[in-house]
Order: sequence, then C-alpha cells, then structure tokens
Amino acid sequence: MITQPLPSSDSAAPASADVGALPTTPAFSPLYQQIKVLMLQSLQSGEWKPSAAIPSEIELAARYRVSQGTVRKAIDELAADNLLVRRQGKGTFVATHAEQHVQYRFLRLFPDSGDSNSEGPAQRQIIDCKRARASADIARALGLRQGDPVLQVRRVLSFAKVPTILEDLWLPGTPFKGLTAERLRDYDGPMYALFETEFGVRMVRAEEKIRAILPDAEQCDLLHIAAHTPLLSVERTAYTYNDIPMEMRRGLYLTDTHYYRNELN
Amino acid sequence: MITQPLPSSDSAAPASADVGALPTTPAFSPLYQQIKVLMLQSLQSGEWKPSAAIPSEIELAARYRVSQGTVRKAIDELAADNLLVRRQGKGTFVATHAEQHVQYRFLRLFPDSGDSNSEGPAQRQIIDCKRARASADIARALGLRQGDPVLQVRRVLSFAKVPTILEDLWLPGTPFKGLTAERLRDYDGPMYALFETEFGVRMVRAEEKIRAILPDAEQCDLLHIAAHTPLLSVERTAYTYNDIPMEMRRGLYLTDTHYYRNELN
DNA sequence: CAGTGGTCTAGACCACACT
DNA sequence: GTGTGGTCTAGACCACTGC
Repeated sequence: MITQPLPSSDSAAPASADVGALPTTPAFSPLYQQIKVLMLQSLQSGEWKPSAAIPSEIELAARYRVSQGTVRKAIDELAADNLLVRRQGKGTFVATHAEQHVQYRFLRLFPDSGDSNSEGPAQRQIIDCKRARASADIARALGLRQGDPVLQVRRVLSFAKVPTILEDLWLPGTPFKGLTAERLRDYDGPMYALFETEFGVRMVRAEEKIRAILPDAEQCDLLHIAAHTPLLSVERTAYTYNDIPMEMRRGLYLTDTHYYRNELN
Repeated sequence: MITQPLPSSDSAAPASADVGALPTTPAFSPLYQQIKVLMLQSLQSGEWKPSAAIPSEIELAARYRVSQGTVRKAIDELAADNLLVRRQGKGTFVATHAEQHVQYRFLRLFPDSGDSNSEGPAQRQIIDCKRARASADIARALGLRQGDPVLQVRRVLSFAKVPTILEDLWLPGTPFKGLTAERLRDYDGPMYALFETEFGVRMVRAEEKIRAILPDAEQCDLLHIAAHTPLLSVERTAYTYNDIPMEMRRGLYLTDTHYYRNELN
C-alpha cells in the first residue's frame, strides 16, 4: 500500500496522524490515484508495452497491497483516457495506434457519403523529410529552444486517388533520430503506430486549432486545386505521457467532399 | 430491484433460470444500466428539473431496492455524460446550460490570445426569427416530414464589437411554439438555457460537421467582411434525451482572430 | 476447466458543506 | 453535528475467453 500525502498507513481502517500539519495544500490524494500514477510510470518506462497485456487485477492488487476494487478504479480511469483497453475474459491491454479497430484515431475527416471504409485506406505520399532547426513557434509548441534540431515532414494523403490532405509536421530531433523518408514510405499503417514500434513514442492526446484559410500557390499545386479554394487549417499538438508535446502538425484539409467531424458533450 | 432481460430476481445472489433460451440476443443488462434508464426517465419526464438536486444516493438505493454502490455506478455514468453534476457534501444535481461555470458549453471558438473571458461575453443580435416549413434537409436532420412547421432564427454574435459568427438555426415548431425574436432578445444568457426554462428542452449532446467555405454577398455584408474571406462552416445537430434531434444549426465563423478548438483522446 | 474482467452487496470510514 | 458524496475493503457470484 502506498501513502504519500496523507493517511492510510496500515490496513483496513487507517488512522490519521496529522502532526505538524503543513499549512499549504492538504494535497489529499486517494489511493487509487496514487496507483494510477504508479501504473502510468509502468507504461511510460516501457515495462508494459503497447498491445501487451498488463498484470491481472488480482496480481496488481497484491503488488500494490490494495483491494481489487481499488486497482479496478485506477484501471477504469486509465481506460477512460484510452491508455488501456479492457477485454472481458482476456485481460487488460496497453492501447495502441496499430491494429486498433479504429485506425487513424486522431483523424476526424470523413467522406460526405458512405463510411470511412467505403473509400478504403488513405494513400500516403511523402513529399519531403528533412532535418531542420526549430523556429520560435515550433520550439514553443514542442517545448524546445529555438534552433534545436527537429525533423520536418511533408506529405499528401489521398482518398480514392483524390489529394485531400496536405500535412507538414515537426518532430523533436532527439527522440526521433533515424527517421527517414524511406522508413515512412515503407511502413504500412498509421504513422503513430510507427512511432510506437520504432521510437517508443506513444501519442496519448492531442489538441487541434482549426481555421479556414486560402492556400498559397504551392499548396494549390500539391493538392491539385484551383486558387481561392478555401481549406481547413488544422494545427495539432500531440502529447505523450505526462503531457509532454512530441509532435506539431499542420494539415490543410480539402472539404468539398469530406467534413471534419466533432462530437460535443 | 428491477429485472427486465435476465437474472437477479430476488436478493443478494440471483439464480439464473434460462428455460427455452431465445436464440437471438441474450440481452443481458446489468442492474446499474437498468437503473440508469429509470433515472433517465425521471430526467426526461421533468420529475428532476435542471439545476435541482436529485434524491441522495441512499434514498435512490432504497427506491430502487439496490445497494448504494449500484446507484453510484449509474450516477457515475450519467455524470460522465454531463447529464448530472456531483458536488461532494451537497448532493447530485441535474446539469444545466445556465449558471454553469462554463457558459456556452457547446461553443468551441476561442480568441487567439487571452482566454474567453478577456473579451467578455458575446454580443447577440437577432436578425430574424420566423415561422417556416421544413426543407428536405432540415426535415431529415430534425426527424420531421418535409413541410412540417419549423422556426427559423438568424443571428450574429460579436466579440469585442467585431461580428464573428453568423448563425442560422432551425427548431421543430411544436416544442418551441411561442418563441419570438423578442424573447430571444430579452433573454440574458445562453440560448440553450432559455430553451430549458421556457420550453423544457434540454440539449444533451451535439454533432458538428465542419468545412471551409467562401461566403456569399449577403453573408459578407452581415459579418462586415470582404469577399473571398474564407469562413468555417459549422453544421450542428443538437439532441435531447434519447438522441432525439431538437435543433439544426449552421454557423459561419470568422477565424482570423479566433480558432475552433478540439481535443482528441 | 481455470483465469480474466464485470457486477453486486454490505459495511466502515473520510472529506466536504451547511447549520 | 448531520447529511451528502467519495474512498476502501472483502467476499460472492456472473459473463466471457480459451485451454
């Protein structure tokens, strides 16, 4: 059993012994939250790898010296955050961007008619992949210093052979050392799946800022569109564990036969 | 205690008696799901009104003849869906679009710099509010028949006196009978809050389809923008309880100093 | 069959808000 | 203090998967 900020020092009924209580932030943290943190460390450290099964609830309960119900609540929250996937009768697994029923988990562009499958998978075309130095904007977004090495990728995604998305993306140079256009080209699957298997970087969460813009001449050319065709500008920052930014991406989406879908709750 | 599709007929340890089992869909539904349905009915029927407290967990447990833990799980899910709000020490309350810390729960447009509060609340200007007949599109979106009476509203939202959003919205005529431009003008608060208090319609969930478009002359005029200014087209369908569509809305967002924000998980 | 996650219970105690 | 939601436990049993 763990006990960092406050009570629960022994078994069953913990006694509170607040001697010389700190005046600032009682910082009470329930047991299951502390366990959640420990489990996050196991995920982050690579002890539990993507798509692999984690120990059973009973094992985890023994390991952390808590009841099964408590680890259960920790797992529930991690599953709600899409970090784990529960499968009744089989076990609990580390979520992955590959071999997931929903490929392209973060792509919200859908065709006007038919589902995403009707037009088959996207065709990817790597335009460019080069080393560069972080601009002020990129550095800020990735938590780097200006001038730090970054990788810059440009690609076009087509649906049913129609160029639909033009993407520029920037990756911090250090974690992604060794990424080349060839490896991107050869890999068959979502880019984030490649990041997991080849570089051990798992994208967990992302934020997008969306605008309507008019493309410049070069962008028109790459997407085979006329000037004055309005496009969706989708600026994404993707994060790994602990909210560390690991990718900055700017996509231009052609929305004449597709739309960006969002659900509000 | 409830028992619709399968077991749990008595107390504590329910016995399973599958005699002449149906070949299709065992349709097992856990107790807490059944209770969730019952609670949804209480919400839908108006027994529990927006911003009011619902009975305590202990009361509900007695009412439904289950343990507190079971109603707890039902409440947890309803709270996760933003239908209820839990407040420790005070009770559980029916969620509302009014007096919520986050006004404009469904509006995802934010200023480039500063938070939403820095520019103060939006100025609303009702351009039009009239009776009409549902077009084929509107009828389909609202689950009506073509030609059914609808209310059509057009308004402009401005931030810091700059017109930023032009919205057209369609409401089914029957539930919203009596809605006029005056009432919209006079009401001080989110439109969805007015819908709750005046018409008993609670918007629970919405879907948006987003595109980049070029406005026509009239739209340019209303937003005080030049031709060829690209805009975000945000098409929203909003739903009440039980996924019943209750509003169709199309907004044009000026995104030169604002952006549409989305979070991906 | 054994092992996994999923449901349900009953009871104890803690944290918080109000009075 | 009383009442509310929040945490934690221990144990029983159910549903699903795969050997």
